[in-house]
Amino acid sequence: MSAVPTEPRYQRRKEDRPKEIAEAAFEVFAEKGYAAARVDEVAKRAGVSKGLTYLYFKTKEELFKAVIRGVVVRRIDSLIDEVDSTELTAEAFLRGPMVAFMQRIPGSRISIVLRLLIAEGHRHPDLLEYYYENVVGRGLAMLRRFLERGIETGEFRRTAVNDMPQLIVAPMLLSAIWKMVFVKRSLDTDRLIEAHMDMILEHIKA
Amino acid sequence: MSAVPTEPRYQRRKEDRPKEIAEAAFEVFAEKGYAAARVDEVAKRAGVSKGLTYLYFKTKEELFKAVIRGVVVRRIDSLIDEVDSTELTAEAFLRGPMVAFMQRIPGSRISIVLRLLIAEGHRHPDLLEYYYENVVGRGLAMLRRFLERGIETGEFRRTAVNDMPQLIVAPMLLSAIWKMVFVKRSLDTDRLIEAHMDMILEHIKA
DNA sequence: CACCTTAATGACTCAATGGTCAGTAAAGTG
DNA sequence: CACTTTACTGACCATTGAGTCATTAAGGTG
Repeated sequence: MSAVPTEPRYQRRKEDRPKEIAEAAFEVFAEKGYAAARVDEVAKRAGVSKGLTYLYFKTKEELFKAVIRGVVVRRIDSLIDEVDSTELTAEAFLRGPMVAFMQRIPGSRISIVLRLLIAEGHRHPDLLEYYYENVVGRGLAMLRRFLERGIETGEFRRTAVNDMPQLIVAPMLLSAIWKMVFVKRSLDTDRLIEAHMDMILEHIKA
Repeated sequence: MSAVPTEPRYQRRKEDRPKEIAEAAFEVFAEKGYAAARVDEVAKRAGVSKGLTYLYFKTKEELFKAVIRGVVVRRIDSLIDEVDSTELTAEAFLRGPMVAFMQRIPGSRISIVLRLLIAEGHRHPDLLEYYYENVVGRGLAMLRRFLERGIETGEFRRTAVNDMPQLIVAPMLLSAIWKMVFVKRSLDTDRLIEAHMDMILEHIKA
């Protein structure tokens, strides 16, 4: 009655733990929102004690911020790079990579971040700042540059869209929200976004 | 040392109390969201004890639902009536009353309801149902009818917008959200909505 | 003005939850 | 294998906040 090699009660995995906890936290925040999310549940999903969560993240709020920032929208970066190096005509770029990008947003993690920011943003102004600086602002600036270039090459004419590139992405926003809110009322968001792009192009082409 | 007529500690106002409490609740929910809102604070703002709140509303959740439903969007009704009785050409109607309506949404109470529904909707499916049935669904149906009529009179041609009238209101949604989220980053939402309507019309006119 | 109904209060309960920390044991290290 | 370090646990605490209810008194009624 001895030497039964009891398996260890836990493993020490300093490296991976923060990621795992953040991942679990993302899920819980996504489902419940910030206020209704329970740190205990985050820990449970990460397969970890609540105490450990507090070893890696000082407070619930810090965990939240880390999680939101963690969805580091590299996608925007790659799109921006693509814009600046593409060989396509402006129109082809909009119809191709740009539309594809916009179609990917609804249903993605970014939508969820979006929802969280809409819901709780004003209580975390630094998060909003971060998100505007790194995503929204840069995205819009990129669109403006792109349109400007289109005008220089004679493809586009100058319209109100130049000042308000939000006009280009509005249906993407609507699609993202629609899919999250009216889950059951289906909406062909791909088609919506494409149709809108047709309209935009018709409007801005020289 | 007597007969000092002590003023009553409270007044009984059975009629008005529910409204006042609901009004206060709307404020608090608007600021904090559902989960972070405190019934105590609602009572305080309504100038009432917490107990009274529970006399008129069984639970916090019921209070929430009552409040959301309370923003009974009669505005949509009056717009629908207007659509059906207007003497204007379809184009004039879109440029006039329709744009005016859309411009009023950002900054209005409806935006706030919208935010609350985006944030907490999936945990109150009956609320979503209600809101879709009474606002979103009816609004979209109205737009579809309107466009159809425009086609019949020869003003409009048939386009993707007929199937997806969401295309018409997307910038309104963006505007509403932008104003709530990026309070400091100003955006001329009136102009945005108008410019978008120009584009729509250019696209759908026969 | 005595009496009654009930609107309104506010002190209370109890479960839940963010956060702490003393202790445990996993994985080195020499 | 003894010794050390520290990742990790889990029991614990203090607080908060939804919901209750015995009590009070406003205001009507006869």
